[in-house]
Amino acid sequence: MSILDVLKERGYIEQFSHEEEIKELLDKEKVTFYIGFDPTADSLHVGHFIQLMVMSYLQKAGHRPIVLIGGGTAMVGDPSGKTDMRKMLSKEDITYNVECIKKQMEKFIDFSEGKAILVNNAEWLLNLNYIDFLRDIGVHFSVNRMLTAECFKLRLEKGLSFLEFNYMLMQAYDFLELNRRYGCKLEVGGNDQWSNILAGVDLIRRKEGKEAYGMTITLLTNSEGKKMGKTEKGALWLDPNKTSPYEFYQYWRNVNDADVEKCLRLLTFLPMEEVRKLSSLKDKEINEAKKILAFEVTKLVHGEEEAKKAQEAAEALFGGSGDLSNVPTIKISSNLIGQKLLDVLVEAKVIPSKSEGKRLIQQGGLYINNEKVSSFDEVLKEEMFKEGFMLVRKGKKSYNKIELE
RNA sequence: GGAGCGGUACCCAAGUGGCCAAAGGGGGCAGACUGUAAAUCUGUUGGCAGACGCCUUCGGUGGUUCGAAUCCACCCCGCUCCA
Repeated sequence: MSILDVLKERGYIEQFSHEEEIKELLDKEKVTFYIGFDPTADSLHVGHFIQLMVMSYLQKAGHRPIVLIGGGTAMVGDPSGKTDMRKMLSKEDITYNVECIKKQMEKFIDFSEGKAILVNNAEWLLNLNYIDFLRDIGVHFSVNRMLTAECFKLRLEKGLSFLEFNYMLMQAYDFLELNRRYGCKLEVGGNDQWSNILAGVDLIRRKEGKEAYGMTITLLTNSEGKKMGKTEKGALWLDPNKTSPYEFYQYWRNVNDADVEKCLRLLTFLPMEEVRKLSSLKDKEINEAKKILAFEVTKLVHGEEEAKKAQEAAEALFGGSGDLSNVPTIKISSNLIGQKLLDVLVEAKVIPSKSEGKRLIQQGGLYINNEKVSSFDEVLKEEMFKEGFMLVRKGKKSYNKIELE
């Protein structure tokens, strides 16, 4: 089966610049392709993960990925599909983010023996000469055409600065540069990158007289069309310090029934046969599929050991069996014994404020060792730490294990 | 540079001198129902306080007033039209 067919079957691909040619290219040659990642935060998130999956598939099929870190483009900010200008990042933040993201990449892509390349576009963007760039690259862009591009649509209603308007040229220039340096012929990206990718394809044709190609990857949305991978705290990060493996596992364990198939297809390497089998399960049965989904995704992102721990913790908490040793734990000082429970929980950041805590108690949503807390005046007692820990539950799903130190 | 409009809580958005911790919706949280799902229904949603009440908040800084999100002055930011 052609690699492109594999990607299509799993539902990764949204658009092609030239479908036939790309298929032929990928079947016949070892293709150098690139995906860009702007360092807008100090960690990648699930949205990036899908792209890494595609990259990984292509790499396994014998093609050569270029991971382009957008240390230069992040200075400008991509307006595509955004309603507001994003806040400008300082140079220091960008440098820091680049380093963080670089480290994460190595977990997903094999960079050994030149099997993949990692570059930062700051290398060629930061020292560009404005006039030279305009004369060399700017001439090839029609403002009239840019204005009709889908990616600016929202911003033309709400306002778009010249700074961000330039983003497209910079991304197009990246593609050209990679084409020149490494013979990169294909740019892949999220579907919101379509206009930017086409701009690069066109630029290479004009400057080099060569054909270049682009394709876009579906964005991870749920059955209601909303972006997935968001939690109350923001994105679902790949960095275990920002989103713990347990939280990560739980997110996938709790996806809607209707989204199970899509997630299995896009976020795991399970064979399609199995994906279909699992997602055809109904009612309670589909929980089994969700467990597998959660385990597999967590395994890919955090490794098998962490995935097992997360799974064990979940089983212990929700299945009522097994030991709780892998449940995320907070340590507090033992001299807090005798203090008001609410104060302690605020201190331990289990609860954001005392008002919030009182509300929880009032509504019957706070439990210590599975016993409902009914009084605001409850005090932290030694006896609460059976077997060395206390289990705090907020509502139905949020657990924290607290230990003394 | 000129003219007009606007900046309200996590987001959208009402409020134009006291009844405003601020309508409504979204989101979040909790409860019921369930399958650790969705949908639905109910409650809740600044902080401190068991009620009273106190403190901080309506772009910023000053001012008017017994009293300001609301009036005045200056400033900052955004949008639209003109140049």
